[in-house]
Amino acid sequence: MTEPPPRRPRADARRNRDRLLAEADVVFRQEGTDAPLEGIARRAGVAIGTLYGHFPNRRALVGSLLRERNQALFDHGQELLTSSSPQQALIRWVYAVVEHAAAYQGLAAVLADGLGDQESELHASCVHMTEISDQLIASARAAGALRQDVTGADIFALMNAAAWTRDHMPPEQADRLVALTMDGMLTLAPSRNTTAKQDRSQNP
Amino acid sequence: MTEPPPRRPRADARRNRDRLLAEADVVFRQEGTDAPLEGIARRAGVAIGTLYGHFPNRRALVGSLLRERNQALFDHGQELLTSSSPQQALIRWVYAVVEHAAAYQGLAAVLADGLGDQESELHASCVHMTEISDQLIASARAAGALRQDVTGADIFALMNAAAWTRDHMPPEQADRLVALTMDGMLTLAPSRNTTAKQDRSQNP
DNA sequence: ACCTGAACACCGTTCAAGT
DNA sequence: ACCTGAACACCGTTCAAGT
Repeated sequence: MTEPPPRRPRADARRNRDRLLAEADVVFRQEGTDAPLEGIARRAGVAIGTLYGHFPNRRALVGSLLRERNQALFDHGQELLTSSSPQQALIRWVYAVVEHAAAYQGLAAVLADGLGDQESELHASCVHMTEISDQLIASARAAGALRQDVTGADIFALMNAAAWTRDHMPPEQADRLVALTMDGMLTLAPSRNTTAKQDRSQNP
Repeated sequence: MTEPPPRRPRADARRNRDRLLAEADVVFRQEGTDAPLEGIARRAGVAIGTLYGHFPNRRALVGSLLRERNQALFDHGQELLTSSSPQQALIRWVYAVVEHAAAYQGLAAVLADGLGDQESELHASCVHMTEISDQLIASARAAGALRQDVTGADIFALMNAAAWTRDHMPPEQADRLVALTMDGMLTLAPSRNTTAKQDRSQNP
């Protein structure tokens, strides 16, 4: 009934938690989100039980790891909303999220599953991603740059499918999929066949 | 140096192999390609060692399971090549392969990885899928129905990405992704926004 | 309050012994 | 020639004992 008194953690516990997150990022980047947790604990200099003390399961670890990064992504999305070209804004948003969702092999699946799963640590983030997509869509549609029936869920699906494609095909293939699909959705394509390259050159 | 004399297998061995394949199909449909092999062996009424005697690893089992089914799919693709509308033919091909690649959870990844991996039991099948896609593309392009820069690899990527989407999102979402992307590629869209429904109604 | 690491469960894979 | 199932390896997860 009463608020649980939020105590500040012991200094060594805080340090362990931080190192676990840092090493998890390194290992997940190399081996994907299915990498053995034992290796992460060892690299962080703690026993496996300590890892489980801080993160009850793998999803919680991945979730904590992404929470900060997600905030930066959402801020970028907000900025794009006030951008001059709603069409370019939507294109940049999609490539930014694909980049984000391809950080670790297997992450796209965690995100895609997270949208429909209330229990997922990333559920709120996935909903927010879809909402930002919806806002960018509304704005592009108002400018007459987008066909009428495209939804935020469509964009969310495309972004995750493209991130998945990165893990299983040659590097350019995912960008080609995005470019082709976006060309189908955008009614005022900036210049056919170059959607991806345009964005890339402005996003070094 | 000399040809290995191809002996016909013992009757019980043949029966065990067949039952293993049949049960693997059932289990993979329910639990995906990562389902425990022990369960498949038990259902087939044999010990786990027997399964490994017939199939050296999981990929070999999945590969054998798909070889027959793939043949039917390729035959269908050949038929479509002589079809009256190259545009409709390409659309139907894509939906047929998505259906095929979504039969088991995790199958899309096996196929996508198989295209670039010579060692994969499904490598030849993946190459063939891409080739048929290339032929259908050439034919649609000759009819002026397709933009110039679309490749068989693009179609292969789309089909697998859509199959993956089936495993991780609401059922319609994968079809919407396909429809939106195909609309971007087809220059003579039969009627915008209804690409998926059209095909579906003719493919009950 | 937090950490340790042995212990248990589960599953992939191998192989010596059987028929 | 083929089958059996115990044995080993690997990894996720828990928890009693320590500090």
